[in-house]
Amino acid sequence: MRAAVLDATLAELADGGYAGLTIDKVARRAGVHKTTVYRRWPNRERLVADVLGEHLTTDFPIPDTGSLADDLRALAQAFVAWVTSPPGRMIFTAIYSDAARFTEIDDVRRDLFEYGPRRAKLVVERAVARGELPVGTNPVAVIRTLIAPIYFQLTVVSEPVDEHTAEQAAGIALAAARAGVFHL
Amino acid sequence: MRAAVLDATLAELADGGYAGLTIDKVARRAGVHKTTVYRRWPNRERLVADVLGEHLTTDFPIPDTGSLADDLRALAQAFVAWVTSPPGRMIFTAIYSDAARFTEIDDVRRDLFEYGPRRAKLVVERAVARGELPVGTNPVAVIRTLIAPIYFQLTVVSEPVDEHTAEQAAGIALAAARAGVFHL
DNA sequence: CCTCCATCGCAACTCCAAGTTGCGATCTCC
DNA sequence: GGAGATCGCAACTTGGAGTTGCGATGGAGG
Repeated sequence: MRAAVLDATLAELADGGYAGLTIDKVARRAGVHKTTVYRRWPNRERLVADVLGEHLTTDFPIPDTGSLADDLRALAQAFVAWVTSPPGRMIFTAIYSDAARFTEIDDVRRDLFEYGPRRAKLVVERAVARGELPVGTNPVAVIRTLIAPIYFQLTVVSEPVDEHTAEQAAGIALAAARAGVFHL
Repeated sequence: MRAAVLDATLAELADGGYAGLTIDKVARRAGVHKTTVYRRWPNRERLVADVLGEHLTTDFPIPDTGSLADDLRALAQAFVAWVTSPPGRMIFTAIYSDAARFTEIDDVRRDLFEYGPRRAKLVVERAVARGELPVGTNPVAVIRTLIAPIYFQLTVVSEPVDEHTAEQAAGIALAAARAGVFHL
């Protein structure tokens, strides 16, 4: 039953966004009564936060190809793949809505964009160790620069992202890092 | 009176966001009755769209220093300055909320991120003409890459942006453009 | 098989904001 | 100084959030 409600919430989130999300609609879609939903989740925010937590994958693989360019490409591709998947899209529409004003949901965003880069920065550190990048390069800044263009195209330009977007993002981060832009 | 309501809306938008925006509160803050607001604006969305349209500056100056690096720096600084100003912040919180689901408000975003780059790409085209960048460089992509890191830090990382952010954004866009990442 | 306890469905609430309506007062412009 | 427009005000309707009390059901243990 819990699963049915979570799925229904995700689906409702997909077409109406957070603003159009009503507990009643979620309950009906899940084939359950409104009261039942309220008995398990105290409010909308907690319900949505629960859904997001369920579909959040912070344990994506960290590539180690021996080449920074390839590693960045792989990371960008993985991010694009996740973000274009149904759960990824839904999580995005949820996170970047008014729901983000609630700490429960804002925490999910932090998990996504702080814990993620904290793991992914490994590829940058390895590149520095290999001598591919100057010593003193800020690893988290490189990863952020890798994500930013994809994120920008997705939310601002609202054009679909694909492999080419990932490719370009990797190119941007690589060129900037090599030029020493992220030097401390 | 119209001005008082628009100012009050902007102020309400600032502390409560779009989700916390109620016509009643706006009216009270403006020293006006709720009905009066409804007589001039049919709904919340139109009111907010009206406010945004009022404070939108699409006619920012296009720098022409003779150096792409300096031009990009100037553009980034201008964007940071606008985005950290009170109206800029308010417009941002409004645009990146559920309000964006309404076409009236989404149009404002398009004006901001399509018309802006369309003008700013001049500095890139001039750089190509000067031979600073390879022929065939996509000018809009360069401008987007300039904006993306600033936007990312502002909305995702939710850390304050400053001159250093602008500096780094300019460095990223410049390095990537020189490396030929935006080649068609 | 039967009882007990937990869970669910259901209807009937309260509360609050969106948006509407009718009317009386006021202000303005000619 | 009168007509038309604008505003204040109170009293609605509608719809979703969240709550409460009660009755039905269903599974586990004796």
